[in-house]
Amino acid sequence: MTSLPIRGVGEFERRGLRDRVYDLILEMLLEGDVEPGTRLSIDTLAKDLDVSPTPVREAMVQLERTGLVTREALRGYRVAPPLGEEQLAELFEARLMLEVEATRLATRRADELLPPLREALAHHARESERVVERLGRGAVPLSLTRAYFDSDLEFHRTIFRASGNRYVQEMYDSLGALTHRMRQAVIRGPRDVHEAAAEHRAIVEAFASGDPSAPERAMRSHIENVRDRAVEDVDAE
Amino acid sequence: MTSLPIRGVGEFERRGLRDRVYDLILEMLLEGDVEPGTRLSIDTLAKDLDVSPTPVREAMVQLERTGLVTREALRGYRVAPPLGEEQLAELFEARLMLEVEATRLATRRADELLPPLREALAHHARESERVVERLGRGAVPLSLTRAYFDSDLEFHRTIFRASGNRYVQEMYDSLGALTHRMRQAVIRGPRDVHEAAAEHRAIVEAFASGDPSAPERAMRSHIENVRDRAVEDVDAE
DNA sequence: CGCTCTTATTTCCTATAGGATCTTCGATAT
DNA sequence: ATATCGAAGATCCTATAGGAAATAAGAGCG
Repeated sequence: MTSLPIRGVGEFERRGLRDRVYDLILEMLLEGDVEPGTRLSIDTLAKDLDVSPTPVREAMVQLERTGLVTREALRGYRVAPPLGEEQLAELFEARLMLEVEATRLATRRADELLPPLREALAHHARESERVVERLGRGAVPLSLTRAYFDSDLEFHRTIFRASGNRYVQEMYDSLGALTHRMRQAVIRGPRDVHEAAAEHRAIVEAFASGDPSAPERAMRSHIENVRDRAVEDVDAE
Repeated sequence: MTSLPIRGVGEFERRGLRDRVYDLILEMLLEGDVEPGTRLSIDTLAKDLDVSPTPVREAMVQLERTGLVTREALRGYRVAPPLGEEQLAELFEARLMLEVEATRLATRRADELLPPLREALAHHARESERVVERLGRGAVPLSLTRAYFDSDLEFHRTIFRASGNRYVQEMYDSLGALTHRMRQAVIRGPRDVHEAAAEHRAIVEAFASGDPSAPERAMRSHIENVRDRAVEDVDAE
């Protein structure tokens, strides 16, 4: 039983065809260039992806959970309609609850959390600067926007991981797709980006302060600001 | 366009075979007489239920979300192992967050909430008495235990409905199966039942009091008590 | 001209079949 | 007796095919 240094043999996360199909369709939906209400024909998708309908069918069941597609029995799947005003409000309400609670729980492990959180903060700051720089010279490329939001998400996920509660984390993930799709919209201007970066910094400092209630206050303030900035977007339409 | 009194034509919730299969397997799992770790063979299930593997496969994807079954790609599904001590703690942590938040939100609509909540309370009280009566004369039949827990669940769901937040509600449902399975265990004695009923009453009175922070305090206290009673169960093993 | 009924096509839904992989059991060698 | 190897069985996974329902288009009638 010589334990060879071949780690990862058991870690090779085996993924069936269904998982790959799921990723592909999810990416397509998050890309955002499919109109809401569009029918997602199983057979057509299967042909396009060059697989049989069965794995596509399984992937769609999984996608139902994300809220990105709707299903009507015997009538097929459709791309979910965009979030209405009420749903947007409810989504932020739920997100506020989750983020504040995760932050509160993560405060117990502030020591372990701080190093990776500082790293995530630095990453987000770099992406922010790149976006701001581009904003000065016209439209921001999609790839940059994407990298920016990814770094933002990673910051928050770092906190959720430190919460030590798998259920809270799962709930956040289940809202993730909707959240992502909502903010897919646009980056309004350099002010938003700067504000977000500053608020992230404030959260890290709150964790470092040692005040046990400071982090959740900072997070609450951040999410409320994100909400307000998003609402301004909608109103501007 | 004579609107005939045939209501329900549009309300006939059409359900595919997949949905019925899902219900059947879910019920089997909640019944609790299947050992954790047991393999859930797709083909075998399909034969037992006298359907083809495809709808079974879809139902299993959906069940994965409830946490009642685990999946390993290319190796099939298994009945999920029972909740460990940590998971139990995390589950209650998450539930506490959800219930308190839902209560807080529902306070905005206390007027609409109170009538149905009083009804749910009365129902729960009746079931409590039936259980207590039986407890005096030996073991409680499964059907009674079940009816009791259903009435308990209905009380809480009434509050979640009044929260007006579909995402919070969905999160609660997604924890529902695990919660149900956990407390499936036993009813320890008449004291637990009486305490739970009294706490429910206190929650209703808190809603009726007009004090905006009273309901969430009452709910927090209730869930913490439920947790403590459940932990005593585990320790008693 | 508008409405209804019919017809055809598309699509979902389920069933059956076969290849790849994992598990289990038994045999063999050390 | 233990461990290793090999083969048979079971199971997952994917593909193909056909029936049922829904959508869309067109003909006939008021």
